[in-house]
Amino acid sequence: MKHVTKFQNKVYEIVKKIPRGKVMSYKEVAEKIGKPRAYRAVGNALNKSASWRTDIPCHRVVRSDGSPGGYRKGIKKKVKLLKNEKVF
DNA sequence: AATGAGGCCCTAA
DNA sequence: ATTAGGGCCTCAT
Repeated sequence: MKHVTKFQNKVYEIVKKIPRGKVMSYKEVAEKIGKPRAYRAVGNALNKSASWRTDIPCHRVVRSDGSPGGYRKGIKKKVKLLKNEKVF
């Protein structure tokens, strides 16, 4: 556990609250935090956190147009996880 | 409808 | 303190 800012902490809280079978866009998360213009920072936070944050379903966070976006562990893995969860 | 360019926010070096 | 980068978004062509 490294030093995390309040912003990242907020991101984690929101992303963690994402129920299974549902996905949220970076912008949506940013809006929940209170900074709808910080969608880039959200992705960045998840990106670095995904390395040691396994309790956060960052793969459930996709782009506004439905595109998977990106994934630190591999975009393929993200798509696979999404298909596995969205199947319900 | 698809592609190109610009802009905002955060973190690390 | 400043610069560059990033899992983006939106507007214009």
